Amino acid sequence: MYELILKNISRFIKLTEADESFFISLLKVKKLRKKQVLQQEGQIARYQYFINKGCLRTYMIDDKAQEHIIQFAIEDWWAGDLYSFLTQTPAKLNIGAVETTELLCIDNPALEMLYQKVPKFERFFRLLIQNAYIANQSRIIESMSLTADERYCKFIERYPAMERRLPLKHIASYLGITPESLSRIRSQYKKR
Amino acid sequence: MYELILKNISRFIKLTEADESFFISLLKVKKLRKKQVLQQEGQIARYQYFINKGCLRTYMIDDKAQEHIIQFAIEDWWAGDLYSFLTQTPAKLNIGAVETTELLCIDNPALEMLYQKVPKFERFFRLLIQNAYIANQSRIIESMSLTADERYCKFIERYPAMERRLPLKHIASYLGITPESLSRIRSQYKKR
DNA sequence: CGTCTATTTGAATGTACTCAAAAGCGGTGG
DNA sequence: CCACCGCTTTTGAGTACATTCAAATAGACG
Repeated sequence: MYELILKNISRFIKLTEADESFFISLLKVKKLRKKQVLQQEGQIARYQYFINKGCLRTYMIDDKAQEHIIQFAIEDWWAGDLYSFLTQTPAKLNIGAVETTELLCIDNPALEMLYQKVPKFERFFRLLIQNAYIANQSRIIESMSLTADERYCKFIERYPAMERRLPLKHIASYLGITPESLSRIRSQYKKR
Repeated sequence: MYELILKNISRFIKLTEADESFFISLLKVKKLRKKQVLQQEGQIARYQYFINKGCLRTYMIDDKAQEHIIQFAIEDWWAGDLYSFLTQTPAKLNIGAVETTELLCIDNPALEMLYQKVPKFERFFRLLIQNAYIANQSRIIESMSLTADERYCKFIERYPAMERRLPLKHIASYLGITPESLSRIRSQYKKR
């Protein structure tokens, strides 16, 4: 249950066994079935989530009632509406399960306690935020400088595992194009 | 020289006179002429900048040698490549002056000292990072969900002061369109 | 097996782009 | 101070890419 998350963290900070068991004691387990919604626009994000198994999507619904996927997360990734979580203001983002998913959840008070007791974790979560920040910045640049098929190429290079699991319409939403366009791009792609 | 920055900070945290004078002692003043480059791709970002007067642009140069403006900053704003600054890794962004500009600069060691002596500032800079994060997120969503002229509308609503000062080509770069397209959008716009 | 949703394919449309050329504007040096 | 040069902005024409709408096909799930 907890090997994956401990391995994930150990890539950035070294923990003693005591640190590890304290950390684990703060986690809650949550299971979602396909299409279940984990968090909705308007609510304050209470948790950050680590994905043990499955796949989540974080998305936004615009004025025209269109969904736009901001981020996917699969096993060994973190997800959560960082902005709402950090500011404790109502979320503008929704999070839902793409597949049956098993999560480990940590809430804000638990995180504060963790920082008190094991300050190394401050570093870990700061790195998490920094990575989220740079990921967003890259997306801005790519969405402006690349054509749809270039964005698709980058996507499958970067996340080959996801491309196989995700329905086309979700990838299209992430890339900012229509499902029809992505279908055409893919068929072009196979010819080579 | 320092009224503006103190007022800026006081919107988020309350400082004593001693806090204020310590903070000011850590700042360096820097002046740039129009088009001067403040920071380049490849260098490690040493400073965060507060703009006392003038205007900066933060931009990225892609594989096709095209510039893409990520952010503008005018009086009473902060600028700087946060990612490079926080991680102390080489910057992917460039920063340059759009006009003659006067800056107050704080470097990383000074900031650490500040956190030690006046911990309230941790909160202030955390808020700065959070705002940068959400600003990026909004841009992603807008670049995907809005047409070029809708993005232009949002831009002038949000930053009316900038629209008047910035050359068209820079606004076009920020919006992710060609100068020709923005020129056409503007002429449409005036007809109403 | 049947229903519902996702994906593919086609045709017509629209939006923004490229390339080219003209007009406007600003700064510099004579 | 004015003339000139270079850069920015505008305008036009043709093109490319992605969209919309519609219909057909494929796939998933009960």
